[in-house]
Amino acid sequence: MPSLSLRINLDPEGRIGPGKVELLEQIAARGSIAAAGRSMGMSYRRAWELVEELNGVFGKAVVARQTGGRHGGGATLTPLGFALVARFRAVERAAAQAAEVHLAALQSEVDLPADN
Amino acid sequence: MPSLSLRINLDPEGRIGPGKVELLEQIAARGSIAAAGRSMGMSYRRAWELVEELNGVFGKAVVARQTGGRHGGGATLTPLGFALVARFRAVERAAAQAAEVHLAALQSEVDLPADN
DNA sequence: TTTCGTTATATCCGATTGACAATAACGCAC
DNA sequence: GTGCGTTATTGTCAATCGGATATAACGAAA
Repeated sequence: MPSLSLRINLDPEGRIGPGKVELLEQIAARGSIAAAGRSMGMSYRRAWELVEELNGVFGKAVVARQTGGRHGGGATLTPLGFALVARFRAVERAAAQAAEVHLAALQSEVDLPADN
Repeated sequence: MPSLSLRINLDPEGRIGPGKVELLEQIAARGSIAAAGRSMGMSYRRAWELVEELNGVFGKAVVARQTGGRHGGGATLTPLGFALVARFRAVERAAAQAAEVHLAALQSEVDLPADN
């Protein structure tokens, strides 16, 4: 059964897709960019670049970062970050539901015996 | 105003996105892989690879190719190819409509004065 | 049988990507 | 002020991607 994969193209530049959103969710769950990256099999550098891009695309920060401290610091989502994740998942659900009938039709066309 | 970009993940393997669909439309409009690729600023190699991938993903051909002939040959869409394009565009329209309200909400959250 | 523009295919090479590694800065707990 | 684990940042390198190029095969029309 086919599934949808969806990205949002923002205002002038910047794309938000499943990867960045999952990274944000992992940051929220684990409290650091490093831990979030590890959980996704991603290098710290890569995870840091994605966060940098996210914070740059919006005027406001999506991820708040703290350096230093007893445990070295960490990162958390700002209210905007939480809102972004929630909205993206909502768009995903709405799109998937709306596309369901079309995807089923597409699948049946693939499964049909050759008529071409 | 943000917009959606959408891909369909097929049964076991294979992804269909805006690029392959536009290529199919150009093949239908121009009658050859080479001309379709040129119209999209794409090398023939790239266009040929995408067609190869498309034909491989489905059991049946999406693009029918003819070599030789007075004008060298050409390529056309099979009924499955036309159906694929139509279905993909239908999914796009349905998803965009369903996501519209969420995208507007997301945009307004970005535009709001900082409350974080 | 020659011509023609396409499909088909391989080779080369520069650009891009992303991992790996190293290093500095940071600031709270101890 | 020392230790710790994170964030921050840079450099190197292998792998991958895709463009450019070259060449063969093809077959209908002239």
